[in-house]
Amino acid sequence: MGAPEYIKIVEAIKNKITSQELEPGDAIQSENLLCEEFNVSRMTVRKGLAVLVNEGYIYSIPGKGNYVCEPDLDQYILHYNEMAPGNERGDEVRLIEVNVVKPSYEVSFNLEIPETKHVIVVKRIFLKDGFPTAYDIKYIPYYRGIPIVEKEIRYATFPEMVAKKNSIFAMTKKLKIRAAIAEDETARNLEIPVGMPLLVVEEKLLDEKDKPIGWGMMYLAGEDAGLEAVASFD
Amino acid sequence: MGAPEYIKIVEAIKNKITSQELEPGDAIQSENLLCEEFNVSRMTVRKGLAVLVNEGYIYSIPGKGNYVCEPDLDQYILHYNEMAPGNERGDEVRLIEVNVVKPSYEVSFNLEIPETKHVIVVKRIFLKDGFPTAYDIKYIPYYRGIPIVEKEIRYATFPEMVAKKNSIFAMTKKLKIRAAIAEDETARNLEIPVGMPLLVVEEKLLDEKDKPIGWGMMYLAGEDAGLEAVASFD
DNA sequence: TAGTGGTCTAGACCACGCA
DNA sequence: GCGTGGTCTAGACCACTAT
Repeated sequence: MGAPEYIKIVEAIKNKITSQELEPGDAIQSENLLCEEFNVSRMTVRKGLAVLVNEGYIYSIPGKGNYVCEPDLDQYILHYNEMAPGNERGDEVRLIEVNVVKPSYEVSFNLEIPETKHVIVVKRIFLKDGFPTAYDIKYIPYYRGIPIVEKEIRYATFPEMVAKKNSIFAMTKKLKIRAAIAEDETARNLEIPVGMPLLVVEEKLLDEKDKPIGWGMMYLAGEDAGLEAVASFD
Repeated sequence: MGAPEYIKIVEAIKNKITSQELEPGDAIQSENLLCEEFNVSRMTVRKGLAVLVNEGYIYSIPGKGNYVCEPDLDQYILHYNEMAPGNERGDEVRLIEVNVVKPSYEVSFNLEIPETKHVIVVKRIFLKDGFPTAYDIKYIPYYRGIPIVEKEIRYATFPEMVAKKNSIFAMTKKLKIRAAIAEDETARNLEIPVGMPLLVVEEKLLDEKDKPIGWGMMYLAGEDAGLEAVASFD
């Protein structure tokens, strides 16, 4: 075979796990035994085991051995593209408001700033075939000299709006997803009747010290608007 | 410092990235240069770089070099615990139906089986403080000899219901999340008025050949019922 | 004390990208 | 042809677990 030795080791152990020959909690044979079995050096065995650790199949206990993981049933990968909300790639973004305002209690609470400080509010509507599919409101703490360029903001993701000061690599993004009913403001902007179901995605951006640097909501309309998430082992 | 050499290399490069000294697309110095800079062997440098690759900071192009990634803005980790829907750890699970039935068109379509084959349907209600918080319907293809033990099913997660035949490690789980309005069946089971907002989590289980082995819905009631997702680099 | 995993070395050969 | 990353070896020392 052309495959590297460590990949063969990965496949062999993976097979034992998916075929239930090895079950969660079971020990893998020791690294030295694997060296003999596959006729490779210990570094090669360890490289293979490292792959299995990264993929969540096994874990190591120093001085004891390697063991098959209890699979994590709760963890999924969610794909959420802010600029294509509800997986509907829209064809138009309408910037309906960019302003510097005093925050409401809710905004100051979520951004953890006093109500006397100002914030930038950005309101946008995403459209497809002329119909609104999503209504977006974001708040960013205001500081002197922050660039407010409407053309940039219109097509910017939330992290990009604040990325001038903070590296995206040093940011944490948190989402809360829930259901709601369209009320006056959301219904008007989404051009739907009051009482229709909405998917609400609340988004909070935190810097490396867990201080909020952005907070906002995305309201998704339409029965077909949804988010998708996947959990699997590869 | 007591930290291993390869961790020091990881931290040093991570700092350059989060401080924006290195930006997405930039090249890291070559592995041989890193060996000199940190006075370590090449294997140690490569171990550090492997960590950065796994964490999504850098990627390698054989024959060229290592480069800083464009951060993936769309990918989040979603925590969804089936047995604690909406992050509300309930105190009671009411099994309201376990049956072998012929599937509706929708069910046979999603399980990719003919409408003449039978399926097991499981309906449960999750309660907290005596009030329903979630209503759950799951469908599993029926085959002769499948154990239907009500006590087991009541507290089983969806993967556990089908895990007798298939290893959880060989399964893929897909979720679709959307908003809906409570209608007669859901409203009655959740004891809420028709017209209230619901968060709907559609779940499909696939085996290693991508054949469906389970399909169903979870309806979450209440304004505070929600899902949470996080994206960050560590 | 013997066995385990964790770190590290100083070499080696290969396939690939580039000038 | 030279530098790059990808794979691999045959050792070594350490901290830890078990008995």
